[in-house]
Amino acid sequence: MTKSERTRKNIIEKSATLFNQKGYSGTSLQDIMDAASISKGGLYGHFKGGKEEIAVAAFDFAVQCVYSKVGKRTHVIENTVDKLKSVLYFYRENIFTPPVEGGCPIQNTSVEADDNQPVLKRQVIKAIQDWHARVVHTLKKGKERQEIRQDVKEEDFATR
Amino acid sequence: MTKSERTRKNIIEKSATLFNQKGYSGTSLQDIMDAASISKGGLYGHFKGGKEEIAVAAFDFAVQCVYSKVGKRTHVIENTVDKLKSVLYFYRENIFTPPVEGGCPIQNTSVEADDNQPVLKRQVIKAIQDWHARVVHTLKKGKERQEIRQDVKEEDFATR
DNA sequence: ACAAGTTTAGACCGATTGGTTTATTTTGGC
DNA sequence: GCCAAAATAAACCAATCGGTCTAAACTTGT
Repeated sequence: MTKSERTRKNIIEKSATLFNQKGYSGTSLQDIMDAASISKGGLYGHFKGGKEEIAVAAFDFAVQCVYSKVGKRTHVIENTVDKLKSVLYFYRENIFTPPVEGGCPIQNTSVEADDNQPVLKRQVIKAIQDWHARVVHTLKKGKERQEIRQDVKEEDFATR
Repeated sequence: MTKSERTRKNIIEKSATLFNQKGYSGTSLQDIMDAASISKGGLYGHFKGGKEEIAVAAFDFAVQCVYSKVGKRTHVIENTVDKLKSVLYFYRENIFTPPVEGGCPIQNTSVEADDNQPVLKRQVIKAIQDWHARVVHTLKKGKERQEIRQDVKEEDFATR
């Protein structure tokens, strides 16, 4: 991994924590500069799109980070019902020690980006839809394996 | 109600919506000025403590607003279990049409005020504790009425 | 209707915001 | 070890931030 790739990754990781804790408008470029130990020029060298582009990359990273941690727990579980349960357990266990400091990035970002930040909003919506699709997929597999009752409506269940 | 009381109330109501939708740092005094149709001087006439004092009053108002709406639903229900259930139903029903635009003020505020805003944070904590106490109280009454199993631990249940 | 007391608008302040640019250093392929 | 390319620091910018203050416009009790 080249030097600049490492720097870029560091910016994303550090800013992901900041955005998750303080929100988009609550996080200034100065905060990111301090956290990542880089100057403003360095920031724009990696993200010519400015703050927004950094937030987008950071959100992607945060979601990916949660996915991977959840995935490690679920993919070793065979039974479909247990698999879904383990997701809930994961969230319950990690309320006070989240994968990314500050809590669930999807929830946190969705709270603030409701109006205001159209780009981030679209990203949050996409993340939720993606999550939704995963649950639907898991449910369908569960039916095939006869572990889920046939009359369960995947879409409705996933929405909840 | 005197004129200035009405103005003050208007500021609180309008800013409560703003804070709930855009967060504390996402809401500028200019936003409030526009929404409440008042100048900066007028704002500081009513709230010499500035933005923070407005946010505190707005949060109080928002919480009170939710309480009153929930209360209207629950206080007509006799059975304790049904009463607790009705609270959950209330939240489910009002996901898309919340009492205060923007969703649950306690959740929204807690997400942002984690670090950052110590005053707001204390207020959120107080609101959560208050809510917690209400549930405990309801559970205790339920035990007296023999509607709740005696081995239920009020504190633990309320926390969840 | 008038005077005392409030409430208001708006200019003003320094600090900070996100963003741009330029000059300098560092990196990495050759 | 050299040199083009990339990364960086820091000065700089206009805009906006939260906050203060004063003079004018208002309520309101009498």
